[in-house]
Amino acid sequence: MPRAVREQQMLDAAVRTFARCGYRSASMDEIAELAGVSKPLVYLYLNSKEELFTACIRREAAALVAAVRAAVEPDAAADRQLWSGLHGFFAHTAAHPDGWALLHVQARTQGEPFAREVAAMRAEMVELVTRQIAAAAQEAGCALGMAGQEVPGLAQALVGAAESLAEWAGAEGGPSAKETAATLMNFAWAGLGNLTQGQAWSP
Amino acid sequence: MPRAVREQQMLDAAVRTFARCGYRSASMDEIAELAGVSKPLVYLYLNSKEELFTACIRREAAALVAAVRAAVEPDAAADRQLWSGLHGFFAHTAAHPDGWALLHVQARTQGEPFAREVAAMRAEMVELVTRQIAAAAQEAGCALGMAGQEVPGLAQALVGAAESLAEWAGAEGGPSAKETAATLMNFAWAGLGNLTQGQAWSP
Amino acid sequence: MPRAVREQQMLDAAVRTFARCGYRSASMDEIAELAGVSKPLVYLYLNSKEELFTACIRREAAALVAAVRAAVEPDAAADRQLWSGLHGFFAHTAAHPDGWALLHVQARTQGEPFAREVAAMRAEMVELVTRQIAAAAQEAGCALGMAGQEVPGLAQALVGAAESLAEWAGAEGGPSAKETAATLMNFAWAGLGNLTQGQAWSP
Amino acid sequence: MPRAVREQQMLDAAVRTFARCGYRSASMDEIAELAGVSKPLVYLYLNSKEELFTACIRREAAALVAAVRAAVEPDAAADRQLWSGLHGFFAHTAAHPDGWALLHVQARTQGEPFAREVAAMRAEMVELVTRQIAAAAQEAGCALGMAGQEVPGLAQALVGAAESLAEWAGAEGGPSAKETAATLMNFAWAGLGNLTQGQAWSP
DNA sequence: GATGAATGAGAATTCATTCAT
DNA sequence: GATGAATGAATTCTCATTCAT
Repeated sequence: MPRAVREQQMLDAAVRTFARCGYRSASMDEIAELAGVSKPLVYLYLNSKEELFTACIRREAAALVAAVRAAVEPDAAADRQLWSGLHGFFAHTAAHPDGWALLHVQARTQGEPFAREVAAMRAEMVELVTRQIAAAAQEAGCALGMAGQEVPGLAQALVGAAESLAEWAGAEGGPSAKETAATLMNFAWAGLGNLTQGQAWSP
Repeated sequence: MPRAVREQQMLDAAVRTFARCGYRSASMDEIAELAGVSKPLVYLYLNSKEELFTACIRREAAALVAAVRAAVEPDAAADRQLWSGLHGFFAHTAAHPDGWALLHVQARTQGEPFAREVAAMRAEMVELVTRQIAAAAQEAGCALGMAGQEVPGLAQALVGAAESLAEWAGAEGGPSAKETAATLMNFAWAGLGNLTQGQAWSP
Repeated sequence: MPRAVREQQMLDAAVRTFARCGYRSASMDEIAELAGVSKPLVYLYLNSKEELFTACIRREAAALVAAVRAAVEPDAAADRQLWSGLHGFFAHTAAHPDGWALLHVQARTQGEPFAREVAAMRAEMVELVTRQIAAAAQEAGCALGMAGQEVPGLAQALVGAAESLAEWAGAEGGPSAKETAATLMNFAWAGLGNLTQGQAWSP
Repeated sequence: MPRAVREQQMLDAAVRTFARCGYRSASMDEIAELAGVSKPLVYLYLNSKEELFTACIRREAAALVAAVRAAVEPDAAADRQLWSGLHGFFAHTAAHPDGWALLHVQARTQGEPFAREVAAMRAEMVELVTRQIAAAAQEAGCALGMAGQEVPGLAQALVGAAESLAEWAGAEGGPSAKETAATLMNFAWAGLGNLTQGQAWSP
């Protein structure tokens, strides 16, 4: 069996195991067995537990970013762009719950070599959102009426809310990606103030 | 030295150690040394690493919930109540970073026995927020114009955004609890739609 | 059982195992079993394979040097002093063949941290011999007629010959310490030139 | 490339690797890479690590013995023969430090199958020296005044001193082969007794 | 003749946990 | 109530060795 294929099998097994047990608790024995290979082969291809974990993080992060970028409709209105991006995000995390848990729950916990990888991906997301908020303000003919300095905080809040909802929606029998994206747009775009007065946002 | 005091010392040491090293990496030796007692005594009082970790989670979760409940101004307007609760939340997490890290970062990564404890606390928070949103809608004389079924999702989003901001604000030189609460209220209450048109929320 | 006693048992087992198998081939399992304790206890007391090996080297080196110093008759004539020192040396190495093998055969092979320990002991020996050669020259009323610069080489040669003979005499049924010392004195003091003409050295 | 050539390349690589890392620490991977061939080929030609090591020892031992035999001037006087043999010995060990380290430092530490190989070579050397000492005695017209039984011990001492000096002279900036041989002849032939009275040996 | 792919066996080290005192 | 002494069970990682091609 060619090396590239085996390597993907190993990464699949590792993502799953790391996502469920955490970095420390996952054992290389477990991963090798789940991948259907012997432990030395895992070491031959991926060198160490640390490198294996890093490889998992990179693969999953790249896949998630690609999914979101592909989902955004570049020529639509600002709110519509945000919505499509969120939809892509929730669709991907729902389809790859282990990958998402790896990134969101496990990798950020394990300190420096790993947290940095996730932080880089998150920064990409935050920047994407920031640009969309700025575009929305411009579209509204308004030079960011609110203090521009708050935008980072808002983007953090939106990304944080999305991450949190992804985890929640990922549970058994949770809402669909489309529903989750709509809920978050209601929350984030219309605001609770409007919502409680009966004014919702809709795509 | 009375047993109860010794026990709290041990929990203090354990919270700090678990928060910084994670459940697996923290060693009972480390904890016992930091607490200034011998390892067998830790076992005598707290039985096992698992029970010790659980005790830490429960203590910190109870403290956080209590802080939030105490902060809410029960007779104020709906948005004001939400704001005061958030303020209490951010103030507590900033004041007890190890406790917050234990709950938010470490406990959730260790799988079943522990994640459940945190989930229970989170559910309490979500329910508290849900009641406040419902109260706000009622105040506005409106039977929740949006599908009432969305409220749980909104509460999840708000709690998730708060958790995310707590981590972000907890960094060195981050914003104060009051500033963080204001940012989140802007985001959550006024909504990005209004904000981008220059209309902010203020307490 | 008190710690100090256990520690000596472990060192005994380690000296024997390292001497017979070499540093790399000796396994901590073997040593622990031979010492009659569990492996973690060996680590608790001696920290690592490296530190254990170092402790063995130090103990055996100190014992050997002490034996030689104790054997030298300080007020005798120069040749007699040399002879008594050699006798002490051969007696000790014959009585502790594992310790000698550890120092002479194994420790010097294993590169820096260890070779240095043995080199230090050897330097002590060489210096002792050098002083005795110088004393002999003075006694003979001769300011080291031979090029003084050759003394280090001569001392090296004598110590090297002694080390080599120790190994040879250590074999099953080899000569006694006294015989070996006499042989070496004949060789070193009288010289082959005289010996082959029938003139031997005797104590 | 013919098999014999490849085999020598492998042995070259193996001698170098074994000499520098020791038998256990040297890995077949390293050796194969240094030899520029794949690992299975090493196994095809040399069967196992053990056989490979043995082959190295035999090759280097044979080369050393041949060098010494070639250096001896068969028709010269007894002391001159000894001197020329020692010169050959020191010249060869200086020219082939890896080979010498393999024989003197590494092979002897690895216990039975290997130490025996070196011992056989050493026995050959000792026998050669023994014959030369006997010849010297005969030349001097003297039936070995000293107990003939001491000759083996003397030969051991001479060979041991030579080995020891070879290591010492092998260091960076050490004496030349000629100088080393002279030092040893002074020591061994004239004896410390004469030397300390100003009477040296010279070729 | 030569190699990419694969593994069984064993190495050092760590840690939660328990007694006898 | 408190502890020094001790260990069973993992864990990460390495390496000599073998086939199918």
